[in-house]
Formats: sequence, structure tokens, C-alpha cells
Amino acid sequence: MKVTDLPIPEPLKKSYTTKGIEALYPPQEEAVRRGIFEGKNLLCAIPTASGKTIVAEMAMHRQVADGGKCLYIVPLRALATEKYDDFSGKGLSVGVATGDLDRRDAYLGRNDIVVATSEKVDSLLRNRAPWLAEITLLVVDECHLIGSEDRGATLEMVIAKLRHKNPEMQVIALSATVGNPGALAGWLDAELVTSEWRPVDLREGVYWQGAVHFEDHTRAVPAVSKDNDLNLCLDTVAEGGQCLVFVNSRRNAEAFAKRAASKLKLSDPTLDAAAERIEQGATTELGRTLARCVKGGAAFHHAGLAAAERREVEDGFRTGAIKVISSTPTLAAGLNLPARRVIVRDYLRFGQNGMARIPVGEYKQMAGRAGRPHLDPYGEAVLIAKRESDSEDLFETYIDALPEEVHSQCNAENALRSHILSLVATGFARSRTEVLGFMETTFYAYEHQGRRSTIQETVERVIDDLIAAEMVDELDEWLEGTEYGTLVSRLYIDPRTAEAVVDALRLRPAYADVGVLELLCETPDMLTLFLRKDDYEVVDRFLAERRDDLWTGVPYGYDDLEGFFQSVKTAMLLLNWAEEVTDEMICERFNVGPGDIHNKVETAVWLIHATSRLAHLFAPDLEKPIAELEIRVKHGIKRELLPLIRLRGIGRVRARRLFNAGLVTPEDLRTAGVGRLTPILGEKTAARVVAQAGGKVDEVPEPESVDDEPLAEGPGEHQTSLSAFGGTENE
DNA sequence: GATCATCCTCTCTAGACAGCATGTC
DNA sequence: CTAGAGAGGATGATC
Repeated sequence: MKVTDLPIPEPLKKSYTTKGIEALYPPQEEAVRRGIFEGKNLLCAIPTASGKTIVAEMAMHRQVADGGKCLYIVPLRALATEKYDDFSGKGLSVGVATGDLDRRDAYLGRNDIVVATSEKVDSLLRNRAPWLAEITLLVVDECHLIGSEDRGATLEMVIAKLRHKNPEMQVIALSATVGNPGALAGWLDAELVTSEWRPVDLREGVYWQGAVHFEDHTRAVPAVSKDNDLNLCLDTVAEGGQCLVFVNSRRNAEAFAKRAASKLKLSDPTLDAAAERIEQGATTELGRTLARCVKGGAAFHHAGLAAAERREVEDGFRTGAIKVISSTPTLAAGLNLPARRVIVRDYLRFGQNGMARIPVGEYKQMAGRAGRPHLDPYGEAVLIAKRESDSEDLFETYIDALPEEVHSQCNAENALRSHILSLVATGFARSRTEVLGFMETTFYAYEHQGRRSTIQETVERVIDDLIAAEMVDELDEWLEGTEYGTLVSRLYIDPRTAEAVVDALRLRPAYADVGVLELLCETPDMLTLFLRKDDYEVVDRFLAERRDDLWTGVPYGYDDLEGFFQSVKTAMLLLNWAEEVTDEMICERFNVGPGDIHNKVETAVWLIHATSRLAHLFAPDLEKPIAELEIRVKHGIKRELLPLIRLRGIGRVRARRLFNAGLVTPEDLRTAGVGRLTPILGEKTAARVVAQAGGKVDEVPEPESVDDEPLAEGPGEHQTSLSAFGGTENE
């Protein structure tokens, strides 16, 4: 099937042909034959990198040509950006909507294609974005995530809500290969396309004692060092390929990259330049270690890295300069970064019940990263056997195994609570009957049809709970969200979080930063830090001083103590951040990376915001100090910098510099004038700041677009002296 | 006496979605 | 239902 013969708009054809895409891959042809251009629903369950995106893209262009509008749902922000770049510049207008990309969603609904994360779509539904009713084609990328325990229910509910809203809408679901594609397709009323076809040959094997054993042949691996994992890796590099190594902890990822770099010892100006950039931008030991690895041609990748460091690693690998990445699962499900050889070194991962095997589906996802189309002659995925008996076992349990089945997670009470609240609060369902009726349209109901299911009881119980929590009112048979419940739904927080916050607020506690932060760290919306052995003592010391400021009680039972200590530790990190402790110091104290600080801060800011909104309803006198804390945590500043942080172009570093120079308010800046501020801020920012503060400047410079993000400034050089781990608040 | 190989013990453990209000041809 | 890598210390061997 030739691209030129397809019923798709000219600009798209052109973009394909200029990229050398002349004909469709077999699974893509199949999708066309099954009627994607005739508006048929489709479930495409095929391996990674076999061209799923193009199937959806062609259908989207067809839809828009017929006057439609498309929504493309992805599971990750990074993927949203990747797809946005992918779809842009081919004749259609494209928008992105994720929690952190807020600038571009101003006219979101005007775009032909909107790319969004599932939670963002859910949030838009809850906040009643009108354009969602105009969607004529819904694309669900990574649709198998419906089965994910933590986020699957959200995806399922979003799909169900959108289909309910737009019954005529076409649905195209893209999925990895799963055990029960028929069930998913049945639920979606979709044609099913499955295939094992790949554009690059994939060979899966197991390494044992000096050789990789494939199904039909064996390939010896030269023993360059005493480490098997490293030998496998160097073998591929020697052959001119790149290598992706999946390990089960950050420490392992870092250790492997160090070993690989010291063996590779590449000398390449591109690598030197990248290492230099990382070194310059590094504020922590982690960054400096990464720079040293990159210089030698290897890198590690995990969520502790700063955003810029991550990008440097990904770009370096994409251009081919970096030969090896050792990674935690960040890269398994994330960006498209193929390599000639994928090594799955650790197939055990530490979970709630000790070490457990990773699922087959996850192995397949990692293995699928092997082989760069047009660049590698083949791809190799290699598991490492730790003992002889593993060797055969790994073939059976991973290589030849069928991926797991996907099952609805909508029966989980915690997930239901949040989603049923949103159904009622947005008016999707106005009675118990309507709620149950809606639940009948879910994948859960489809899977359990004809069988006795307990979901009705759960739904009834959840509704009772929501009524008891005063989030939902029941008048006669009608259900309605209360002002409180509607707010909770729109804030997108877990009802349990809201309840914990409101319970605390109703006690009219004296305001304390620790009180708010520790309370939020105890909620299910905040993931807490891991507790190390030495932490107990430090947290204990902190508590001895500050326990009276806490908004929650210290648990009596020994059982709850660990969770409580984890929350306190996490709150201590946030407190340090808002006390202007440097990144370096925080990373060292809490054993985290800059990326972790960013993540914790981002979540905290969202929850503090929600708390201030709830305070508006339940404890108005606390609203202002909480809103103030929100700004402080957002920017990582002490209270005294609040007046300065409001100016654009001033972040935590510059504000601190100004303050230490005796310039404390915008008024001070106006009086000081550009001349005096220039040595502190540089000429451009000085002029800009004075202009904002109301002073006279001959020439007001254009605001620099990139310079607006204060968090990008890095840590302050101002170091507060802190007596304890936690520091003191509000001096 | 400095340096390195080897063994033993102790410690620690992946990831990352979400608020909001705004306003133009 | 609970594993194993890495770090760091102790010991002993080697020059």
C-alpha cells in the first residue's frame, strides 16, 4: 500500500515522502483495511516501534479534513511533548495540555489536535472545558495502561466519559501486545489489529557463561573484563552499536555507568562538550558524577537527575555520542530511545513484598527498545542468567511468555471514590441509578458481564461515604456535589486528602509551616521519601523540638511509626527548600537528586494550593498564611523575600542577592535605580526590574521569554546557618 | 610499609499524573 | 511471598 494512494491530505503525504516513508508497514496496512478512514474504532495491539503513531496520525488528518477535532491521550508529560513535536508542522494546528505546560493551553480548544495526559483530560472534563464535546476522534496511546494499578482507573473513566459525551466519536486505541486484546477491543467496539511484525529483526536471548544463547544460535561474548554485564555492553560498542542497560536501582545505574565509562574511555569532542555543559550546570555531586561518566561515553538515567541533565543524556544517546545508558525503568516506558542491544540485567525489583519479578509486559517493553530502524541491522535483547537453572527458565517466563492480561482497576474503592465524586460533581450522573448506569459502560462492567459482581455494593458504599463526608448531598433520589465536594473534584485531589486537610482545619490549629507540610505529606497524594537507618535519629531530634507545631498527632502505635517518620522526613525536605538551603545540601542530607526536589516541590505546591482553597471554606483566617507558604515553597524562599519574588525575572537567587544588598522591597529597587542594580542583576534584568517597580528607565527592554522561570536559576549562593536538619521557620 | 586482591558484613532499594486564571482576530 | 548489588572495612598477600 503506497502512501501516495492513501486518502490523506497532501501536506501529510509530503511529510512522509520527504522522510522516506513510501509504503505502509504491514500492520499499518491492516489498520487501513479495517477502516480507520471510515471512522471505525480500532485497537492496534502491536510491538513498540512498529508504526502505531502513524496509524493514528493518518486517521487524525482524515478526521480534520472532514471537519473534525482530535484528542490524543498519552500517559506521560514527556510523551506529550514528543507527540506534539511529532505532529507539528504537517498542516494542522496542534496543542498540548499537561499539568506543567500552562502557557500553551490558552486557546487549546481551537487546535485540530490536542495532545494531553489522561489526568489532564480528566481535569478538563471536571472543569467542563466546552471543546471536549467537539472531539470526533479519540486516540488513546499506551491503552494497556488501563490495567495499571495506580493510574489505570483514571484512563478507563476518561475514555468512558468521553464516549458518553460524544457517542459518535471514533476511538483508536494503541497498545503494547497484551494477553487479552480481544476483551479491550470488545469493550471499545473496535476492530482488532494484532501483529508481531517489527521493522527491525529482534533477537531475544539469555546470557550465560561467556555467550548469549538465542533460540537457534549462540553468540560468544569476549571477556574483556571480569563483569559479564560490562562485557555484553562493550561487545556491542566494539561492533559499532549502542547499548541500553536496565537495572533495578539508582545506585546500580550509577555504578554501572561508572564502570562502563572507565572501560570505554572514549575521547570525543562532542562528549567533552556535553560533559562540560553538565559539569557547569551541576549543583550536586550527582551531576558531577554524570559529567565524568559522559566524558567517557556512558551515562546513567533515573528520576533523580535534573531536567537539563536528563535531556543531555537523551540527546547524547540519540546523536550517537553516548554509547551506553544504564537506566532504571524511567526509560522503559518513556521516550523513544532505541539501541542495538538492550540488556535486562535485573529482572527482579524491590517492591512491597521484597524482591519480585518484573511483569512480562514490562520485559517486552524494554526488549522492544532494541534495534534502531534504518540504523541497526538487527536488535538484540539479552537477559542475564545468574545461575545455570535460570537460563532455560528465563526463556520460558519472559522470552516465550505471553504478556499479562489487562484488567479493569475500577473496582478499587480508592479510585472509585474520586471518580464517583467527579461524576456527581460534574453532573455526569445525578442519582445512584445514573452512577450505576454509567459504571455499566466501563471496561469493568464489560469484563464482568453475566457474572455476579460486587461493584454495585462498592458504589453504594462509596456514595454513602461521600455523603457522610459532606462532599455529596442526597435530596430524594437526586445526588449533587456540595460546594466542598465540587471544589475537591476540581482541585483534582483525592477525597481522602481533602478530608484529612479539612479535619485538621476544623480544629483551628495555630498556623505553622511544619504543620501544613507534614499534614500534606501524610496524605495519599504525596509519596514520601524512603527512610534510612540513620534517619530515625535525625527525625526524632527534629520532632523533639517541633512536635507541638504539627497539625496531626504523633501516632502511639509502633506500626504507624514508620509511615509517620517518612512523612516528617519528606516535610523536612520541603521545609529546608523553603528556608533556602542549597540543592547540594538538600541532596546530601536526604539522599535525593535535584529531580526529586523538583518533584516533591511540584506536588507540594499543588497540595498547598488546594489546602488554601479549602481553608477559604473551612478556616478563612488560615487562608492567607497558607497561600503565602504556597509561594515560598514554589520558589524556595524565606518569608522575607516575598515582596521581591513578585517581580518577573526575579527568582530565589536574585531575590536573595538583592535582599542581602539591603534592597528589600520593590520600592527600594525603584529608588536604587538601574545603575546600582546592574552589578547585582546584570544590566538587562536591572532595567526590567526597575521598570516593573515603577521607576523610570530610558529604554524598557522586552521581557526575555526564557528568563521568566525563577526555578531555572539554580540554588542560591546564600547559605543559611541551620542548627538542625530541619532549620527554623519564620525567623 | 604502601598497595592491592579477597572476603565479609551491612545497608538499601523505580517511577511521576494532578490546580488556576488568563484573553485575541 | 523476601534478593542481591555495592560500599566499605578487615584481613592477608605482594612487592
